[in-house]
Amino acid sequence: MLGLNRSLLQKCARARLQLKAKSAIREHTSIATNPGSSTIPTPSLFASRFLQPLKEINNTRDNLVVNSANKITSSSYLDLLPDAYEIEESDRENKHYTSKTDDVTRKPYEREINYLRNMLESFSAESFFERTFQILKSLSKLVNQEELTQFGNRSLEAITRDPSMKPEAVKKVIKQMEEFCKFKPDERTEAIVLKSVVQNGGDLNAYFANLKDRRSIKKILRNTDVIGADNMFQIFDSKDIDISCIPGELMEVYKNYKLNQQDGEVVEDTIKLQQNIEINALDKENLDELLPVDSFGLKVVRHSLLGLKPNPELAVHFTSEIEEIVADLGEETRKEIKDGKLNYHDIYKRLQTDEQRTTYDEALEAFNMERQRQIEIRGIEGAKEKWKHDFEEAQKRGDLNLNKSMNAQCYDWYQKLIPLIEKEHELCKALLNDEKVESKDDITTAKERAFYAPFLIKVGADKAAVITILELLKLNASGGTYGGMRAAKAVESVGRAIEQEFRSSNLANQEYKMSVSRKVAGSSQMKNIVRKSIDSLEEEDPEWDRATRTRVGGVLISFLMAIAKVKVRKQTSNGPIEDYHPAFYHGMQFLGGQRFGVIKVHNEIFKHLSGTSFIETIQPQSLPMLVKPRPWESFYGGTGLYSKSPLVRMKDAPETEAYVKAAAKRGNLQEVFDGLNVLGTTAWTINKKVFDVISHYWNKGDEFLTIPPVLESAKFPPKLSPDADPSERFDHAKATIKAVREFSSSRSQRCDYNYKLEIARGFIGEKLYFPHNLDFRGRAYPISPHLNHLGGDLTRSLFLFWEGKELGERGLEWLKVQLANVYGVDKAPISERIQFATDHIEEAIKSAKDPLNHKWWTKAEKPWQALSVCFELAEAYALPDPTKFVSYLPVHQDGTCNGLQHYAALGGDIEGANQVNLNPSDRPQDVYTFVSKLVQNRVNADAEKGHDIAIFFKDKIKRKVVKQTVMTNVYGVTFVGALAQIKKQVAQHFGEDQDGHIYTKYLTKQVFESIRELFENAHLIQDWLGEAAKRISKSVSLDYGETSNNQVELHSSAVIWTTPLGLPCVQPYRVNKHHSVKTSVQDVLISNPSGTSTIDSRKQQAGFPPNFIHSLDATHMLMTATNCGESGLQFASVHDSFWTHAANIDAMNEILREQFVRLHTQNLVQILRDEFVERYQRSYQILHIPLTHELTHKIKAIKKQWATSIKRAVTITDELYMERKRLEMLQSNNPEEVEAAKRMETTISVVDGYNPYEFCQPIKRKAYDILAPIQFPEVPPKGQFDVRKVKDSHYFFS
Amino acid sequence: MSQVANLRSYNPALKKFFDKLPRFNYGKSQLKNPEACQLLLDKLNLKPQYNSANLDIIDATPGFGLFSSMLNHELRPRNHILIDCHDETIKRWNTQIKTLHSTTGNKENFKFVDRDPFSWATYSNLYKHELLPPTKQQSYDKMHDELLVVANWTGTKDEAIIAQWIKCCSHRNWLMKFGKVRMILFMPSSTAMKFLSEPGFRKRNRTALRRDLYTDSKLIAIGEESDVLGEGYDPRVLVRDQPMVIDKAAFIRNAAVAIVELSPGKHTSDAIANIDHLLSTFFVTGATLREQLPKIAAGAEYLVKLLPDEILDKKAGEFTTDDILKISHAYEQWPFKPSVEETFDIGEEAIR
DNA sequence: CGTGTACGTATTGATATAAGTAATAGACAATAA
DNA sequence: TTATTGTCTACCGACAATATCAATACGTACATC
Repeated sequence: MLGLNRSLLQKCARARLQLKAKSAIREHTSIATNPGSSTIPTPSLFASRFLQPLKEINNTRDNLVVNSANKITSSSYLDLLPDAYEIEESDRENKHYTSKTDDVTRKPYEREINYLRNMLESFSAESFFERTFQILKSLSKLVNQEELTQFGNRSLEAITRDPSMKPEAVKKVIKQMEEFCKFKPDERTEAIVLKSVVQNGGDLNAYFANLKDRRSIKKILRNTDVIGADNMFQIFDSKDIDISCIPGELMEVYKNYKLNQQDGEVVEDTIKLQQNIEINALDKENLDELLPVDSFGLKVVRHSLLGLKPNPELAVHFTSEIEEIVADLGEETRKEIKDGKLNYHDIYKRLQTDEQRTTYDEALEAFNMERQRQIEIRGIEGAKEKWKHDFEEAQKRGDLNLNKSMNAQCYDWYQKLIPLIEKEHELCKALLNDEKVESKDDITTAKERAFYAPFLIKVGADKAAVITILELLKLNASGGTYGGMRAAKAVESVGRAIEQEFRSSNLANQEYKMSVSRKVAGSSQMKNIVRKSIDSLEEEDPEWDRATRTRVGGVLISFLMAIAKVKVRKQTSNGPIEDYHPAFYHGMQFLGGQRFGVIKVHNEIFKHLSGTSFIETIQPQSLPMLVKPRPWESFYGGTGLYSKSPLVRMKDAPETEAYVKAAAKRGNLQEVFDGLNVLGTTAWTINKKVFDVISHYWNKGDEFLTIPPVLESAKFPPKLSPDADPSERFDHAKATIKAVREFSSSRSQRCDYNYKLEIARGFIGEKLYFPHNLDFRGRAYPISPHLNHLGGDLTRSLFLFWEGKELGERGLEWLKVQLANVYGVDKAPISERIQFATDHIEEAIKSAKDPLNHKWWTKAEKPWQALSVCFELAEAYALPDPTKFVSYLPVHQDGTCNGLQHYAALGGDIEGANQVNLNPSDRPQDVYTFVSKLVQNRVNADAEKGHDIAIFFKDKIKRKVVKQTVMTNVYGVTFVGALAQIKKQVAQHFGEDQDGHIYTKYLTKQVFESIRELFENAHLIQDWLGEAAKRISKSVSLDYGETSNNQVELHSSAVIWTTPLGLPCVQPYRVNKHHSVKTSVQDVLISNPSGTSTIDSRKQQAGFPPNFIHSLDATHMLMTATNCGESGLQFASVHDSFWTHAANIDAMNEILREQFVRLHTQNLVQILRDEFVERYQRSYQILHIPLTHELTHKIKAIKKQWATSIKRAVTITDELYMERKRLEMLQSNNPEEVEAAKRMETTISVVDGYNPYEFCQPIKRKAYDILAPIQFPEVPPKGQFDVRKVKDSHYFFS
Repeated sequence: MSQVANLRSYNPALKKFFDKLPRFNYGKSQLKNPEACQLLLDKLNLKPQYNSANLDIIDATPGFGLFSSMLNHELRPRNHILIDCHDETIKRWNTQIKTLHSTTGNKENFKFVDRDPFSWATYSNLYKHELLPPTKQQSYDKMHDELLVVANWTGTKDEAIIAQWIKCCSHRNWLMKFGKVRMILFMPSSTAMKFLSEPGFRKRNRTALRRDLYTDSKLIAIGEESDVLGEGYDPRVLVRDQPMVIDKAAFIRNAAVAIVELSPGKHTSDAIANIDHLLSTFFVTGATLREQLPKIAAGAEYLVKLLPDEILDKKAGEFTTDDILKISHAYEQWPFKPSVEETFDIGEEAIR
């Protein structure tokens, strides 16, 4: 019947499809050219003048040539077509983001420019001139002249870093740049030439001989950051230079130098040392040689962390300082110190006077500064050294089984990896040199290699090898996938790490500019000038794009997978057998039918990971700091000495970035900085006592409290018989998944804890700081990811304040309260909590004395923190007067349902305010209990009426049932979400039931209604926020379609607001487009972040209410932090949990209440509304009005008229365009135009005089769509609650 | 529809019900044309294979029921269980059966079950609640002659069910535990194209391989969806099974439908249980087995030694049942083979 | 000399992957008619 | 335009699908007018 052959079938199909396409086009054109009815009146003069361009738009849009500049980021350098990038001047100008009323702009083609700049840097640094010109030429098409000069100079700076670049050659390059790339040199360019003259062997005198104009010399010398400190002094020596050439900022140095000129004695500058410092982590001999054996405190220094070798001079200096400080202390203490029995914090604790402590802190800070510098400079070298050491140790022992030592294993891989990477570097360089290298096992095509070659070569093979191994091990520990990690994440992380390494080496280059090789007068002054000059440069190095990172990472990971092997053994009937298996291999996993790539780690490796010490191998940015972080003063900063962090964390949110940067530049963020700086300057230390207990249980490997057990394998359910019923099979699969999940999570948790504990161990006795930055709503987070005080119970128990505070009466009480709080007695009045602690003081003291055997503390709700308090209390009670005890423990004050507190303050609900403790009360209120009672009442009432389900639930509603739902209600949990939560509770409390969902449904309804009843006004506000977000995210900007080329989507307005401290918050939810990138491992999907792509309206709406509230609680926290800082309190916070010394709790409470009142005595929602009205004044809403409405007829008439004129249907772009023109004309200087504009009617202008929000329909059906200026509903009225009462509410935070 | 009444399998008692098409189709395509149904029944030629007196039919998602009723009229089964849980369908069938009670005394033996045909429990409950007498266990060597399963799984997400029912054939569980029970399945054509394809066909996938191993299958009919007949199907299947083509107009919703006969085959799940999980890895790319081996488990390159080149150089889509059995056997010989549990790949989502 | 055609290659878009979809309800976006 | 079908469902820190093939778009060589 069907004797069909395959290719025939396909041919037929193809033919048919082509036919279809053709007819579709025909239909389309016939519709498009169909003009409207012919009896339409012609538009007014002005209107038709504006309509004219619209006709053309129509014609050009169909065959609009997409500028090939859009393709730059998906091309390698081989495929660049500089001649094809012709961009109109207007399209190169900066454009606005969401609103023109905000002075925040984006640069069109920014991604393309950044991509090109990165390549420019690479080619310049490697002296690929032709390629450099090619790139610069491409850039010249995208940027303005000023920027081009800037980029060209950047390139030249990189080129002249090569000492073989003689000045003549540099000049030739500049000439060519001018010729091919329209580059225009400026003084900076000249400064670069000058630098090359000085540095790369030119004739300085001849140079100046040609340059007679003193003023231009002055201008050139002003570029101190280009010339560098050392070179500048050489220039000063030139006979052609006199005082008239010296710019103002250098004048003083110059005079100073000339005055004290002496023959330069060449010395090694310390900064130069940094570059190639060889730090052998484990070689202590050197230090021993330098320090006399009996030197005071040698052992103190030896105690130091991370196997760092302290700088001998500094170490000696430091120890002698300590010696001086502790001179007054008892002999015994001094001996202890001398014997190295005390760590830094122990010593600190022994000090008796403030003066001693201050001096000690200063000495330690100076010493730590050096150590911090070492840690940061050493970077990954530390890892390598550690590996090498362990490897050699193993060899010495003759231990050939590397499996035992992860580090030795790594060293083996490292050695094998290097040649592969080196080979690849060669291939890359050959490619860049246009050399053809034939290699038979090189399967990578030139095209693919061209994408990553410019970047891969930026980091040396040995470093790249270390980074690759480290990243893979780290990612694996981060958990997630069973026995492995997401490949996409892995390749990007490796790429990112490579980039980071490249960047920090660049920073070292900058340091080099500041070095002075001779001892001359004014050298430090000169350094400062250079540093200032460098810092004042506004340009930032652009980041590598993700595709590049991914490609670079992909290459390296594929190499590692090829060489990393692990030895495996197995017993068989023929005796043991051995084999080498890959340590990492790539595979796919499936999730709901979708596949994703995974890098799996061999079980043999995986097993050892949670037991390996990684501290030497952690990147410095991921560790706490030893010194106070640099205070925040601009968008970047706040972290270590050689790395920058952004003020606000962003995940692909250029708009957020732009807004915050703009605010920072305008100086609006000082208060935010102040708050953050308080958080950053809080000094911590590790609680050694708790650590030792944790360590004990950790090493036992059994499950204990929050410590997961060491598991050999998952506990799989028993095997199923083959003919088991499908439903049984399903359950079995679920059970298997669960087993795997438990196993996997336990293992990755152990890995995670291992990281935390290893870092903690390293930092015992140290003084440490956590620099913080913000999420986009302003909430603060410590930057170091592994170990910080935000963690769970166990992690939190590891921290103490560095500084101590004598308890005093109240402090002792608060310490007791802290015990009660962490024990779980946190809902009772303060007096009862104190009583609780007093009643159990013996237990607490016993727990502290013998925590391993006396387990009272383990029964606490937060046992580890309870233990921590026990230690503190025990010490206090060991004194004759416990109130004299100097306490280091942070005591917490937590907001009771902080989100609801803010809502209640905004809404002014009295009952709501009572329930979240805004209103003073002698007992703390518990909102969960209260809601559960409300639910109870409702249920009971229904039960009275004989409602079956209600009767079932009668008098059975517990606090726990409603807790999660009340909590998540603030986050906008939906009915379905709440249903799931309550179902879990119902199942737990009442057992699972066949038709349990009917019960659950009923109960959920009751809970929802009860919450709404209690926080009525709060909910009105929540609704208001949601509605505002909805209108914004669905609005259309008047400027839509203004730029023809840069794809701004129709709905692209994000919800943006400013916190009371001036931080702009931009909700980053957009629908990002994706594209995939081929790597050597697999294809990887990469999203193209954009600040102009379509808004994810749903997320904008759902996210705004909680985000706004969180921005308020963040504000409250920062205000409190600032004030605490001013009052000299140590302060730390976890969002809505504020910490300080026990003795200072009263003071802190006062401050935080005051600040809350201060925050809420303004009408925040009204302010928000005003801000919205201002910001979105150029936004319009698409509303659906009834077909019969008069306005409909008016607008239809106008559209018809226009359509006739432009001979096509009127689009929304046209409507906005016409309105834009009308509004422009209204602002015109020509009174005639203004007059005409007043008479002119557009589809939008006729809306004026109506309030379409009043008669629009929610649904699109049988309606006409119009554009109306956006309006925001009036702010709901506040309730009666007076927020000032909070000042007296003791349980507000408790 | 004037001559409809003359069709062999058309039950005149139900005529008035089929004059009007259903308001909703609940995302399923179904036959609305009696002539087409008749042709399909002719093609199936079931009558000689069953004895009315002993035959039970389980009919999942009959929809508005034209085909079901004609099948019923053709075979006159002892029981004809209709399972559906959509409002319209429930109402329709209840009135239909009521009408039959008053006209023919329901000699058609329809029983309508208002349960979800998706749920396994629905089927076991048929026996539990004695809607059906216990089905006899029969040999897997010949077609079961007392139970017939008919189902319409033409919805967009129904492909999963077909896949699962194929798995049931491999496990010989569920209704397949009674023996070689014939299933007449309406499924999306795209599903049939994939699942029925033979080794080497572009759409061949893991389930197609399973079908090959564990079932006997036949493509009975296809809907006329494109102008090129049989476009998208494996030509070998078309040639082998000679499916009839059903006119586009005979369908409600769309004609992207295939009618497939499926029954448990000679192999069972333990044939390749050891590598079943790993198969998904093979089917990821178009690379050869040789290239794919390292991806299935650490050190699996070892298997190169145990397999002939001709298999090693095949792509996953080209494996025949024989090949896969050989691979399974070789895997069994590998000393370092991971346990089944260890190869259990679970996505991140499942881990949380 | 220009033009048209055929062929080759890069880019884009569609589709498949696995194989219980729990169940609830309401809004909203996308797609089909 | 309207009706039906599909999607999603709690905020942030936080982290994501890939492989393949057909069809289109684009580019180049070549032939023939």
